[in-house]
Amino acid sequence: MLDIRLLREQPGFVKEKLALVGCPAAEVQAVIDADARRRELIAAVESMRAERKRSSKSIGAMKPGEEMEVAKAAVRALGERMASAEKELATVEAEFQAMMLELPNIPHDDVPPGPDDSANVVLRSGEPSREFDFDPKPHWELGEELGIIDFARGVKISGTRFYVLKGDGARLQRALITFMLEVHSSEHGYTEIYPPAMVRAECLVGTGNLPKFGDMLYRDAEEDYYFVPTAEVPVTNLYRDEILDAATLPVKHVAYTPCFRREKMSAGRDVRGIKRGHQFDKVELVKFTKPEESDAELLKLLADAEDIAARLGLQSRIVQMCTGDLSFTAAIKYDIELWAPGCREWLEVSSCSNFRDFQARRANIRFRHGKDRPQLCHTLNGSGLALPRVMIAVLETYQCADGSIEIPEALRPYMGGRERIAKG
RNA sequence: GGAGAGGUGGCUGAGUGGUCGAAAGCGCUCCCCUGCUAAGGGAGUAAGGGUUAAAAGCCCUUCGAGGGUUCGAAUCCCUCCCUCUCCGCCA
Repeated sequence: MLDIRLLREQPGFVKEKLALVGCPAAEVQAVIDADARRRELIAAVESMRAERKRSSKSIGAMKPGEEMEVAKAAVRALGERMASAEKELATVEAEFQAMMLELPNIPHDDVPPGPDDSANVVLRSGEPSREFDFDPKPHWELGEELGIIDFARGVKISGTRFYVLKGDGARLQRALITFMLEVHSSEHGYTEIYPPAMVRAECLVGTGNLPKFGDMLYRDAEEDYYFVPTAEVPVTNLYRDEILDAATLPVKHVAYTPCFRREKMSAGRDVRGIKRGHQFDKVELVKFTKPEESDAELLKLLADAEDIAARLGLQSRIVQMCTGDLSFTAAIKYDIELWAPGCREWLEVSSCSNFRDFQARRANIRFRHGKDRPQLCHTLNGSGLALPRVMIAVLETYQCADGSIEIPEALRPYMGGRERIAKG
């Protein structure tokens, strides 16, 4: 959510910035108009309330009698007028809030302009991690031949976009999760969190998934719980409605969770393999920082996530999103992509974003220096990394001509010291 | 799932219709005093919003949430949520 004061005071600036992310000026103007109506009503209602308070107090000091009854009747009439003004205010306020929640974040000045993903900028690109003297296979072939990914049974028990990991496949994923958690918590200084994977709607409003992107989410309608689409949601909301001590910032968390997404928007895309499923595992990095530190902290977070790819010996590149390809909530965003030599594509395994105070305002996450007034934090996050796609990159990069997989050295301690996954 | 108790400021906790944004204590901040330390004295100590160029000031909201009664609600009534205790069940 944006600061309403900014919209009031610099409407031209806001319209210009939001036009870059595809939000029409009329939408901004509608919010500004609603705010003006809202404030008029607030002033009217509050002055009536003040008057009623004064009058009621004076009634309390009166002796019972005719004078008191007259005064009571007068306040009752005022109360009725007030109630109707309050009702109108509530309507306008609700409309105003709803519109505020639909406005996207303002892009950071460092974001390159551009209409869509064609204008994204590849900031750096790693060298190929190996040469192939044979034709590398896609992971769905490797996984099936090795008996470590079972697509047919995944479909049988749950349907399309589900799969089963078996034996060394399941173990490899577990090794990756443990490895990532270990590196981030022991070496990069993130405190590990094991959060709930089901949350209340408010949490999703806080992170910006609701109200706009509800069709991405699974939910238990009876209990009104949502299944998290990413650990970003529960972890960011850890400090919702709290005021953190400035001395504790930046707060850095790493969390592993399963993630659940309906993927309605991407129907028909990435249907082969394990690239895009309704359920997947992810290790997520989340930071809470002071405003002046968030830019630098984002680069550190990106480096921490990249480090995982480097240690696994995978070819990676960093892509900066242009204004037209930013997510709703991000002010600036870098993707980490891994090269998958078998399916011959770059796989997005992390989006590292600075949301500045956009989520913090929605979720009311603040910090304070001593006795100063509380200020909104900046929130940042990025995957570190998303499991199934890292699995794809590992399987396809480390495949051998005989169809076996060499286990990357970094993972061997988590795979019982083994060096190879072979058929059997 | 059954029975009971309860949700008040950073914490403990008083408060059953008005002068209560809320006693008292603890904690915290500042000042004074005591040659250090301990102790003591005094003052202060919520958040959000409106008005304002901004501040001060003034005003409004908030005692789990929502609704109701009333001139007036932390206080009375209803609904919901949550916490705790005991029992049942269960990884």
